[in-house]
Amino acid sequence: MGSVRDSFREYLSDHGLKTTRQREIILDEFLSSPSHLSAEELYLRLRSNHPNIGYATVYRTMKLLADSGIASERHFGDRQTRYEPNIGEEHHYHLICNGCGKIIEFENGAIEQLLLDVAGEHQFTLSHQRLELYGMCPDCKARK
Amino acid sequence: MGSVRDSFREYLSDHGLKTTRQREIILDEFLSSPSHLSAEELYLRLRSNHPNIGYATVYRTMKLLADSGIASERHFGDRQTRYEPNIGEEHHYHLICNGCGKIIEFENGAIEQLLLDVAGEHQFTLSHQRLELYGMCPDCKARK
DNA sequence: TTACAATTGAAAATGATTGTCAAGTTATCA
DNA sequence: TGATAACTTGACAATCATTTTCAATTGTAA
Repeated sequence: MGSVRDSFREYLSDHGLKTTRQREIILDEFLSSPSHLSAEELYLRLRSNHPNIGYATVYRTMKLLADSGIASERHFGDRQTRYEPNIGEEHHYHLICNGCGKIIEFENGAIEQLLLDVAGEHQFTLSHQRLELYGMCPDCKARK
Repeated sequence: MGSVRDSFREYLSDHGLKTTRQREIILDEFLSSPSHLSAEELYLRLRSNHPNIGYATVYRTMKLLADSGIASERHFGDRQTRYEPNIGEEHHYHLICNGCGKIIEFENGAIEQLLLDVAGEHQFTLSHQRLELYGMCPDCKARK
């Protein structure tokens, strides 16, 4: 099970970094929270049970999680950096409601193939990709 | 020609806003600059010929250009908001080199159609979309 | 356990962007 | 044209997210 935790520990020790209580707590909270939280939102969630964990520590740890490949940084419309866990290797994309901020994830092999083709035409070696569709979800349209 | 300038004037008057010398100068500079500049970069470019145009005015004007549909806001890896002129109505996407920062624009009707399909499946009405591929360009790969 | 390097929390610093406000401009309409 | 009201401007302060600093604390390799 706790393989994510193990791989984080491994990443840390491989890089001469230390496994600390705070880092493990933050990782656990991240994994058991909804996706696409910002560092601040995570900090607020942690505060009730761990009021002694500092703001900067959450920021620093999220960056570590991104560096270690456990999480990915995302930037949607707003100003904050959001994080999502990296589950498997499939790419997925986002559909974001301008009205309520709801984020729907989707995958699409045909799109992915076309993207690879485009990259190939330009002789690019892709590292990552970002695809976001913004619009109004049915609920928000109805609410008007 | 100056139809972009005309449509900006029209947007302003339709919204009870005023056509000012500064706004016209900023629009001209924006249109005659490379794409994907940030407000700050535009401010720096303007400074030599128009040292009296303030920082905040450039920010405010760029926002107006985005609101009026003349420009689009873009967020790439870095922290700054960048602007690009909206040419016609076609959607285009970006291929960005992690090595040198080069940005290549491309269009692809097949991808666009698939995106519309996805939005339709979720009953979303799309307002805009964002698609970015990050990777290494051939030059940067060779340089290694 | 020791000893040293990494980490923490709190607070200050940073960088991009936005707000404030007095003074200056623009557009309208008499 | 000129008065007037409303919008803008520039300078600078404020804000927001994030990063840095630093003294005190805590992992960890030996």
